[in-house]
Amino acid sequence: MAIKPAKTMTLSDIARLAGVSESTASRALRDNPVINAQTRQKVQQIAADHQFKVNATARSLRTQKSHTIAVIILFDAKTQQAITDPFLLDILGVIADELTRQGYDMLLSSSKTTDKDWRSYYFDSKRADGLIIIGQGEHDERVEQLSNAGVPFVVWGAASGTEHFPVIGSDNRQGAQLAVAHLVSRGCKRIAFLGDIRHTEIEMRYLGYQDALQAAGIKAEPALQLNTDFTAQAGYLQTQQVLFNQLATLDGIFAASDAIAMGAMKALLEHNIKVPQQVALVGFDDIAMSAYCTPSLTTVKQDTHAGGKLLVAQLLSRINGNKATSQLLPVKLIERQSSLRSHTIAT
Amino acid sequence: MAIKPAKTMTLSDIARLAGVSESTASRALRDNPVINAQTRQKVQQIAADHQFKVNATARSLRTQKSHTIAVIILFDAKTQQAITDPFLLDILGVIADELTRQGYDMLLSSSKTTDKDWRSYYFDSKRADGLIIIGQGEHDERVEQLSNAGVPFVVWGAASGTEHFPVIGSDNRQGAQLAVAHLVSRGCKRIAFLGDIRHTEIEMRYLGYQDALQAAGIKAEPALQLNTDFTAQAGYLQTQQVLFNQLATLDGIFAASDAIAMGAMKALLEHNIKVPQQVALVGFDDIAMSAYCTPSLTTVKQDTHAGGKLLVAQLLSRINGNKATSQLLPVKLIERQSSLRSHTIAT
DNA sequence: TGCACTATTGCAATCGATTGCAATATCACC
DNA sequence: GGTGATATTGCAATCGATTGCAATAGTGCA
Repeated sequence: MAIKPAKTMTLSDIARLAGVSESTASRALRDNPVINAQTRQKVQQIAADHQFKVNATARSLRTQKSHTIAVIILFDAKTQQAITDPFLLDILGVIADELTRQGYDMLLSSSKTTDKDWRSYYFDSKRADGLIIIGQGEHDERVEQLSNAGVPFVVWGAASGTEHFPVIGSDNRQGAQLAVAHLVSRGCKRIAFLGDIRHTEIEMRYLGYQDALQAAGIKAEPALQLNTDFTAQAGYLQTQQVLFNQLATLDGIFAASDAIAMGAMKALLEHNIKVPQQVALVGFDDIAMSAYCTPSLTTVKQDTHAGGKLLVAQLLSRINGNKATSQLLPVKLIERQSSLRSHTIAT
Repeated sequence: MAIKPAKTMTLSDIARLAGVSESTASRALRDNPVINAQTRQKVQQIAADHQFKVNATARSLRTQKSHTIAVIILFDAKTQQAITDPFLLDILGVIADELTRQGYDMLLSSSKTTDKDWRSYYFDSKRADGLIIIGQGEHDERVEQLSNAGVPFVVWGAASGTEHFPVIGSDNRQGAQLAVAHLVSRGCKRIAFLGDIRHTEIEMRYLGYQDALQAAGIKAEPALQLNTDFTAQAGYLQTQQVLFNQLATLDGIFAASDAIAMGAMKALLEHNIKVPQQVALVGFDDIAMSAYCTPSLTTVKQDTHAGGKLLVAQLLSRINGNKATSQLLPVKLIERQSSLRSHTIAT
């Protein structure tokens, strides 16, 4: 029953078959009400019969709109690793769905591409109508430049307050504060922080960590604040390190991501340190695996669904000439086993 | 020092500024050797000064090539979940990098989009020059149809042998065989299989599982073969199930993915079953987290790097008029703690 | 019957770059 | 000086769809 793999049809073919002009055919296909209902139906029928699809390229050229959004994933300049954190995948999926729902295509740019000048490559060349920039990027001057160039874009991350572009992101500071306050409430007094504060988001989590300590009257110890990359491996190695130095008294760890937390947990367990009895552990992100490691990981859940939708909504609003505004999304502490202990227990 | 956000320049602007015709300008920018070296340099200089970027849309229209590849991620029709398996992200990253390297853009399609007719949407409309289809898809008649429609595309998955399109994928059968033979060599006799064999790839792993059992003279027990979705949760629930029924004697589990394996591990540990002493466990994929769970997970590593490169290479070859051929990639068993026991130990 | 007005449809320009072919300039060599 | 070959450059068509404006047909009303 399959219709022949029809040689590519153009609008002019359809017009000819329908016995109308190209303009009428074009209008009919776009449901322009000025076209007579019968004519419209006839044209649409013929187009459907021949599996005609508007040539997106020609349309884009004429309308000056690509109906495509470029999603750019920033990488750690140092590790240069490819998309790897499960959290990214999460939000990427939401964005993809939402863009599709809005009739936009999604151009995805990965590590190497970001060497290019995004503005030139995606925007000036008309490949995309706007940009969504994601990732635990460090301060990147390229982003600031974009905002001076009239390119519609939004960023997933943490607002520093000084930037001139819309940033959507979780309330990292509050999330961290919740997490660390939770550890404190479980009796932790010497709590390590694992994360790379050169990333704005992590910097915010670090501030939240300090907020909570201060609120509890605990003095922050620099030796417990470890610069840690975004990988389980980094979490593992840094935890070994801190254990080596602080073994006797460390009783809590706040990791800036679940991946880091899992690495940390591995190191703890290898040293026969009981989690959470001796050291309680909290992560950040609530990736799928967090519920299934042992002990399961207490963590801060980001609302990726709302985040993705908001990113898209704000960007499209910006593209349509309105303003896009920064927004902070609430987060939620998910308590699991890695911090499940009475606060009266001590080592 | 920033150059003004220059109003979009067109080729004709550049030509005028350089005092040459559009055709000369175009040729100069494309390094056409027929153009005088001085002219060429002058044009290129002017273009660079004004941050001129060729309008990709216009070029595509004229050349009839989009230089874009659509990557489509198939979903489980039942669970309808978004991209979630870390493994997908892995191979997606490789493909993205490789496409970029080859000068192609990547259009990513997620769940909802796949409701559409890919051929029409991506190919007929000239949005993409070719398709890469990824994911643990079940048999999907849409894919077969594509091959009759003259659309260049390649599939990541498992070749059934009867399909008429190029399939790149791991040697799932051998991988599973290695994994299960490994369990057998560790003394396992009653080995469960967790996976959804309606997915061709998983079906292959199931066959490998049977191969290994047969080679070891072990009779396969239907009660130990559990249909399991691609999630840690499914692995967890199914394992609870099998434990409930088979507690006394189950001594090994082969999970069709690492996510499933982690769910299984959780269930085992919750029942105070020692891994690997009482039940040894092997997964598939070698996702990043596998090395960092406790006990770390023995698994079968797929060569995503080679796979991604091959997918791209074969597709581009096909686009350039050559044939694309199916290929099976070798896999490797990664031994970690979840199966680390002497084969003489028994419960 | 005549005129204004509305409903439809078509003409032709346009989006921006690429390219086959023709045109011109330059040069070597007899 | 003449002739053919070679190096450069430009003209104009083309890719396929969209859209402002003009043209035509049809309708209602005086």
